[in-house]
Amino acid sequence: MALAFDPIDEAARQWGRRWDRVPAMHAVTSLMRVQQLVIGRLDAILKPHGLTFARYEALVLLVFSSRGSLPLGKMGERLQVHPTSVTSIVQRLEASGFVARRPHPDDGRAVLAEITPEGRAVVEAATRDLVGDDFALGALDDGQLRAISELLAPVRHAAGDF
Amino acid sequence: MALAFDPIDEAARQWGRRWDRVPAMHAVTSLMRVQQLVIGRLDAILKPHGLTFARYEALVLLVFSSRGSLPLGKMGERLQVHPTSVTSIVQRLEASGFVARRPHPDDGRAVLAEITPEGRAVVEAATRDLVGDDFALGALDDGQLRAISELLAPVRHAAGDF
DNA sequence: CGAATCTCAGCGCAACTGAGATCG
DNA sequence: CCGATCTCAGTTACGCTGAGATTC
Repeated sequence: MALAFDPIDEAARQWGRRWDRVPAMHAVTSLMRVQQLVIGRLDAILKPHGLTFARYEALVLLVFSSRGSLPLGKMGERLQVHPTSVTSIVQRLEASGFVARRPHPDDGRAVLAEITPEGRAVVEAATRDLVGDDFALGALDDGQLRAISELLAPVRHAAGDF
Repeated sequence: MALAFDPIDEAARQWGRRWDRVPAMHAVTSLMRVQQLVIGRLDAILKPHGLTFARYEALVLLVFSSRGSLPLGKMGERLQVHPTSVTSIVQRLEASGFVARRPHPDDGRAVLAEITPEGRAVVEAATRDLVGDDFALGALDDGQLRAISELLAPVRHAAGDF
């Protein structure tokens, strides 16, 4: 439901009468709200394909790998998710027939997730839909999108992301 | 764990060899990752106070209300969360002694959540810690923080947020 | 032996659906 | 009677901890 005013501007106004760091408070609230809106839209687009955004990201990672397969640990490192979450994501992708679990040829401890032809097909179809909706960021032009990426990079860097 | 390269730049590079809309893909991935980092840091700061960020936001809303109380429905509207989630959040805040549930004086259907003195105290203490850490956005100066807020506003507006 | 890799059980949190009670 | 407000039960999902099996 649409409000007559910007609820974040209103919260920031009240915040400023009592506390400090209004710009940070406004930015962090905007970030949370936009992420919520975007993830909701992306998951709605992906739902008909039987995917969530997290599982879609995992499949894309496998598509980009040279052999179409990666050890689960590598996937967690790249996707920045907890090891047990990788197990869960791969398990659900396997249940959908989008990946297969294979033993690592050189390391008996490791397990490879290998994308199937069905997995490659669903990535192509889902990507068409996501690109068609501009990843739910159609309100911004390319310059603004690049500006967001550049503004957020220092936050990731400061957190030790790369 | 730190990688030797920016994983999002690397993913965008590979993306561009196959698909379109690299700026949107890079921005949406950055947005997801930064939100994950920030919410993790905020929840870590709030955990010693017995709060999550969602519960902290609810308490701040009550602090800013003129009577220190609001109907649950109004809270859900402002916080943009599902009605049953409001029930859950208020229930946990009540268990911690930070709010009290009271019948609405004029509307027998509605329930008021009223902040307690303990609730006001924990908001003051938690806010000191959050402000002290600059809401996990200390890597950015005020101009950059305002730029992020302004860049994200059109996305919220396009989604019908206000 | 220690370290790495993965799985499993369990907990906490949050979103949602569907149903129902109460009241305007 | 209809609609609004809230609660409850149950489902799903995800992230994390802790423990254990297996292998390097």
